[in-house]
Amino acid sequence: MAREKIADKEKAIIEAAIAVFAERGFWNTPTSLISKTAGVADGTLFTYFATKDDLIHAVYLAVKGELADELMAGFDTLPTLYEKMRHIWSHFIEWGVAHPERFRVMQQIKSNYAISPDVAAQGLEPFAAIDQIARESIASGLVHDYPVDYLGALMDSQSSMTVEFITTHPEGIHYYIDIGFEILWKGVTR
Amino acid sequence: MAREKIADKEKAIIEAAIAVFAERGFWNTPTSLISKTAGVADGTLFTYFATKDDLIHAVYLAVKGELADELMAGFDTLPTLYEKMRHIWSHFIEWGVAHPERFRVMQQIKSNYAISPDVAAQGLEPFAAIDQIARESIASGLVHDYPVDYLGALMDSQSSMTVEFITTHPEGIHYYIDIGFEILWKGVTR
Amino acid sequence: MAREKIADKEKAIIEAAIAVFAERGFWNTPTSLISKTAGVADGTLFTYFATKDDLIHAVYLAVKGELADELMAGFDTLPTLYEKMRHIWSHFIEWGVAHPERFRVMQQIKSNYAISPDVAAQGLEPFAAIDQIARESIASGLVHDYPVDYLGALMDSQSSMTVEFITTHPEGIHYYIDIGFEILWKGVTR
Amino acid sequence: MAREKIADKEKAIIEAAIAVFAERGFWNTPTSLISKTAGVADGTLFTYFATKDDLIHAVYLAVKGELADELMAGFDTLPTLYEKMRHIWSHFIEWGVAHPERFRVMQQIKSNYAISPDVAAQGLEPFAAIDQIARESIASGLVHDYPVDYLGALMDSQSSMTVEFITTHPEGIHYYIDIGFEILWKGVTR
DNA sequence: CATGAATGAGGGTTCATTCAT
DNA sequence: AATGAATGAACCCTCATTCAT
Repeated sequence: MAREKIADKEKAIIEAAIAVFAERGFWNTPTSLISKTAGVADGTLFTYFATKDDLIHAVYLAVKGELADELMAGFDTLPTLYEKMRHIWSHFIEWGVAHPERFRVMQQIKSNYAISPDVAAQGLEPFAAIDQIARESIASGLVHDYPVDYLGALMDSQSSMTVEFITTHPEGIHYYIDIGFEILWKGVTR
Repeated sequence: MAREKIADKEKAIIEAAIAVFAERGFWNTPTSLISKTAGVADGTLFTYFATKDDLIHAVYLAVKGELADELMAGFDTLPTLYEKMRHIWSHFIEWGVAHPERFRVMQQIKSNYAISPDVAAQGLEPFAAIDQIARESIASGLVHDYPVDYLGALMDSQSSMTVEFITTHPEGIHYYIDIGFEILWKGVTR
Repeated sequence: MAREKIADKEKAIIEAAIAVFAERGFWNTPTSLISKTAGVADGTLFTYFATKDDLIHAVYLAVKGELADELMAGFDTLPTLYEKMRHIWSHFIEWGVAHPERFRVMQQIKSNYAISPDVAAQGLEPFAAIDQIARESIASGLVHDYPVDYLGALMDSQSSMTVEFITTHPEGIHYYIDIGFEILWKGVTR
Repeated sequence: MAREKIADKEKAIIEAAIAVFAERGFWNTPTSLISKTAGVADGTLFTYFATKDDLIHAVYLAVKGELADELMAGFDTLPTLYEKMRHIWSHFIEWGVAHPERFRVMQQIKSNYAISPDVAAQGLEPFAAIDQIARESIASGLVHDYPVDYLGALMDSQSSMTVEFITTHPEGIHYYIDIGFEILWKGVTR
């Protein structure tokens, strides 16, 4: 009971942070606005997160975690490498379009914020499987033997761009998912 | 005449701003640090730029302008569409790698900062030619008829990603320029 | 409960403001001097008054309110119009002489400061009774039927002047109260 | 010629100062606005007035001087004490109504600004004659033997109030001049 | 734990005054 | 003498963080 309440409050703060960060960015967002949005007192925020930085890190991990859950659901059962890749691609984009606040916050953290390396690593852990299929795809000869890191970065940037693009061209979400992957796949396979 | 507003000083402030913005981001950079870095008094900054925002805009335009000069130099004389695209691709990446501060500031402005639409448009003007070759490439049948905007965004994101990637993998700049373009070109042409 | 906003602290800030405003005027007084005088931190002032303007308004209302209490005490029980007028006259001057800082601040606000009309009206409310006796005095034929507004302004300016005069001629406070009223009364009655 | 130009510039600065001071008060008026209004460079102001304070003093003396000229013109030829008093009264009010900026600045200086005593005295010099008729009026038995200083202050405050009153009731300037003096005269004479 | 008032360092901007031209 | 860019001390206000209740 008491435990629950605590978890609720921590969650509420993170949710509030996501909402206001997405709208205003980190540097423009006073912690007091976050606590107010979360419905807690100013001081309470600091019993859950010692500093604003810690909160940002927690937000990062929370969002990354959710995203991982989304991407990895049903992932293992897919038979082919193509289907796996395609699954990641489309689920990522759909997730980004469906959760624009979370997506925006993630992008902001990536580009604006110096996350400590260990936290960054922690956030990437759940995506190890993706790395793995990249490796397998290359090993199988399906994909050119470009450096795996570069392929990962490529997929990341291209899918993110596609999410952003759809945000301003909302008519054709499935169309852009399709052609985006088509381009990527054609570019990368032998 | 009184002391003339010296172009050097305006330039010095912009350079200082680029340096500290790249390192700390806009919101983390006091104007006083910029003026100190530029070697002028706190107040002097405001005789050249009425507000911090104005300075940021000026930085944006300055960097975009330099980049445009770089990309467009010799561009018109290139015979084929392929060579033109390739020229843009490699020159952009080389520029980004050679001017990491400028590149970082540009990325930050893109992702963090609400540039007023007119300033944004002003900054994009010099790049109209790129749009044009995209259009021609499609018209000629060389490139699939994907939406031009999407292709532009794709090239933008992929080249930016490549710059960032090289920053952390500095050994093989030319290798990454090559494979990056290879992937892009293969993905996009018929 | 957290630390409660303490009425004492709000009062202390207003008192400090009166003291320094009286001595230096509004525009010459940094809020930091007020908070220092009040014995609170710089930021604390702004938890009680959102802006310097708000503080000035609060000072205005506080002083006007005190003055009203002073003038109106026992006012209703006075039998004749003459006695009522005389009561206002002498009590106002005595108050002004006894509280030179408050008096000076009130004068400054009147002459230097653009109080928003609603706040001004709020400050005048308690003095409605004075207006009333002016009207009655005229209706009864005791006082010439000059415009009530003009008579009010006359009484206001003449009493204020008398306070200031006494400040530089402190020997004869009662003498000046007497002759001041004598002149006023003689000038105004039939 | 050169002399004239200089005098022109000094005059221009004082005029500009009057205009902007009247509108915005001393503390709200940057010297740069004054110089701009005067059509001179920022620095030029300081070759004529070493500090902003000096300028304010100069403005005070200029306005007081003009007023004295106005009030004293034709004054000596008036036959009776009554007429002299009445002349001062009405000319002062007419001057104030006709030159609202100058009047406002004078009031502001009186109430807001700590003029050094010697400058204040310098400003009052031209009004010695007024003092004189007050004295004579008392000596002749025409006016009650109230302290001359008080009578001076009374006349000053009442006439100033009347100017301000007329500013907000512009219809009946002559009416208010008349009743104002009527009240004053009745109050003060035997 | 929760609360929210208290704190004070910091930030963008203004402006009287100086001084190189 | 005139100019206006340069200077830097202030100023109002914000906000992450602390702490008394």
